Amino acid sequence: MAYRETEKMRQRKAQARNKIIECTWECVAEGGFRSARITRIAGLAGVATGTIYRHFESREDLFAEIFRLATQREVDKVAEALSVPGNAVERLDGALRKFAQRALKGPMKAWALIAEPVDPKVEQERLVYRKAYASLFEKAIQDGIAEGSLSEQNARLSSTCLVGAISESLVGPLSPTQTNTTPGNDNNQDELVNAIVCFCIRGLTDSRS
Amino acid sequence: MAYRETEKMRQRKAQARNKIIECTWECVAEGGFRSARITRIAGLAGVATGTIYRHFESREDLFAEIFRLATQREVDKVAEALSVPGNAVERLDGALRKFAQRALKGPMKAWALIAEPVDPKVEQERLVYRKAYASLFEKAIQDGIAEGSLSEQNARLSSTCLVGAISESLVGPLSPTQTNTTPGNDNNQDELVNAIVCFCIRGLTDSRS
DNA sequence: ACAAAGAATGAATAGTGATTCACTACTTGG
DNA sequence: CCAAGTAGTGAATCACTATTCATTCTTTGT
Repeated sequence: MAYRETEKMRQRKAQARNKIIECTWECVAEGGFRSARITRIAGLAGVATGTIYRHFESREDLFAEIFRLATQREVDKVAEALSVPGNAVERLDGALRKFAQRALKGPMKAWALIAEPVDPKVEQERLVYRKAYASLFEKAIQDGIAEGSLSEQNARLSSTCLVGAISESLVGPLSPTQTNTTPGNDNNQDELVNAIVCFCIRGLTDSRS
Repeated sequence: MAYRETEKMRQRKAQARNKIIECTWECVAEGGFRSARITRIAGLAGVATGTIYRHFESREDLFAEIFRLATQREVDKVAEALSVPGNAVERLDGALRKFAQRALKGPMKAWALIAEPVDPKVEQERLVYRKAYASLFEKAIQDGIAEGSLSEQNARLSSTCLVGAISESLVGPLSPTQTNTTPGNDNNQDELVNAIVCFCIRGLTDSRS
């Protein structure tokens, strides 16, 4: 017998796989998932189209993986923002801001992750990650209720509302058809983020307290 | 010369067109836009596939029209709920409830209108109608600010947050993969609607007032 | 009844791009 | 260098339906 997979080969394969992932994300950052063609990705990565299929079951699986990786980064950022010291309201405020600001900084990427119409497997991932966000927020809301900075409420549903309010508010500004790269819209963006966060924080805070 | 379009013919054509629209909506109610096949629609309507194209430019145009009609109905309901007598908070409360309850009553239809991945032309319509909802809410919020039942706020952004919070909260329950038709979930639905509406109303209400 | 014009038909076509697979080129241990 | 096994290739295929259009059927006014 002869060929047996060696460490060197394993690494080379991993490298190729990473290159494919990287180039796919590059394509997605240009025009979203829908317009990312396998041939284009292969071209960018400097491999043949068939090679893509040695690393991923299908286009959809590839996309699902890219989605997973990219979103996990964002979830981690939010988790990070929620784990600073301070009371729950402050921490949630910071996390929401971070979420919105990061999205506005990479509109096409954010649109692809948040709002682009995607195929079922990717949509599935999206649901998973929306739940991940919601869970993080839910935990913080429960902390807030426990420490008394937030009133009694259905933490799970409130967290879902947070995710929805912030996503929806960003969809318009993120929409690739009308992304304005006009200079001087930083103030608008700041105002946008402020208004969203204010709404959300009020939504969590009982006016009768 | 001979044939000249007559009233009778005009009506017959209009009838055929309506039948097509009706059957398309029936298909959509079964499995959303994506799975609604032209051949199936034609079959249901009792016409040949080619006939569809005498009444609509393309599948996408047909869908856009169906979307427009269906969503307009919903927008009208919300508008109706906002025009009852009472202060802004009460009216918004009622409108949000109506929106959520109607959606939960026809989950597949609501999913198709709110969350299903759709083609560009239909997505375009969706954006238009999200704005329509937001405008209605915005108007009510401004009323509330004027009459003092709501605090100063960016009415446009708050209204967008409302739309987002309520849509997102409904996506999970509406998702066709996990629609539970288990009996006895009416209470869950009521609680769901309550929590959403509470969050939204709190979001509009300043806790410092 | 006829001719002119439109409406309806539905089998055949076409466009798209993901996916396959027969083949070539490597890698490895002996 | 060989044999066995794996990775890479990319032109050809496939799958999927929306869309077309030559033909047939209806309607209309004379």
